Amino acid sequence: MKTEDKFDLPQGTLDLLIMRVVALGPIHGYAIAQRIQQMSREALQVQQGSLYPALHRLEYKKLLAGTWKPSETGREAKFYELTAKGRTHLKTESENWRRLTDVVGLILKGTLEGTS
Amino acid sequence: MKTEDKFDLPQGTLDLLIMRVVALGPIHGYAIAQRIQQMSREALQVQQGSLYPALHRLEYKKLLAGTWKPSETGREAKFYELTAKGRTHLKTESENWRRLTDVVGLILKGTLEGTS
DNA sequence: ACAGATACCTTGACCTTCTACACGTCCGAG
DNA sequence: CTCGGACGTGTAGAAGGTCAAGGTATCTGT
Repeated sequence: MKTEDKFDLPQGTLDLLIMRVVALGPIHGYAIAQRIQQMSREALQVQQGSLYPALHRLEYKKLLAGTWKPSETGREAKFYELTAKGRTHLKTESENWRRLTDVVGLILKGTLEGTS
Repeated sequence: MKTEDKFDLPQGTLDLLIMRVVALGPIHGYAIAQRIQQMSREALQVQQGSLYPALHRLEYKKLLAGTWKPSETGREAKFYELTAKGRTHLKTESENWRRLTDVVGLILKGTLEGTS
């Protein structure tokens, strides 16, 4: 079977996606992965091995805050929320991402360069 | 005033940019960096420390082929060209990049704030 | 002729983040 | 009880960036 419809994230994008998902409301790690997958129409899939370290990083940097609570299924799970700092960060980083992809897209599409 | 208009490339994008520039015609490393910078309207800048290793990687993978020739200024320089394999690769990777950024952009854009 | 700037390439130490994989716990259902 | 799924942790390693230093060739000004 061809798994051509899933591909790697360039480094750095994961944090963004996570923060974006968390911005939608408190959610625990396991569910974040599912949410991203679903929101991307199954195009993206996040490995636990990258997800959790990322969450820890973000928490360490005070961009997210986590609290243990029982999940819907009864198990304890760590629910994350954006901190104020996280919200700001998300905003500026989204903007950066947009500019970055604009510029790269521009080069890739080869819209210009008319060096005669 | 913020000269915040240069930012890091996420890993993996550099190869794409390089290949795209090389696709425009034989060119040596030093000039590639300038070209990228210029094509991105100064938004991107490529460090030599990432540029050359990237070139070597691409050459090693047979996506680029390099030849030593005198440059316009008389110095010897290594001019790179895309191989057939490189051209194919560039094409599929560009497509992947587009899809990837589409999807990420879609998630980030989230016109779906508090409303559910 | 010499100093300095600029074009051009190389390399190494370091860091961050992704992957793969293995392990552990708590729960509900059969 | 056992099993599978929800949920989390940790380690090892590769990849690909950053910074920073080094080296040589050519041009320019004096």
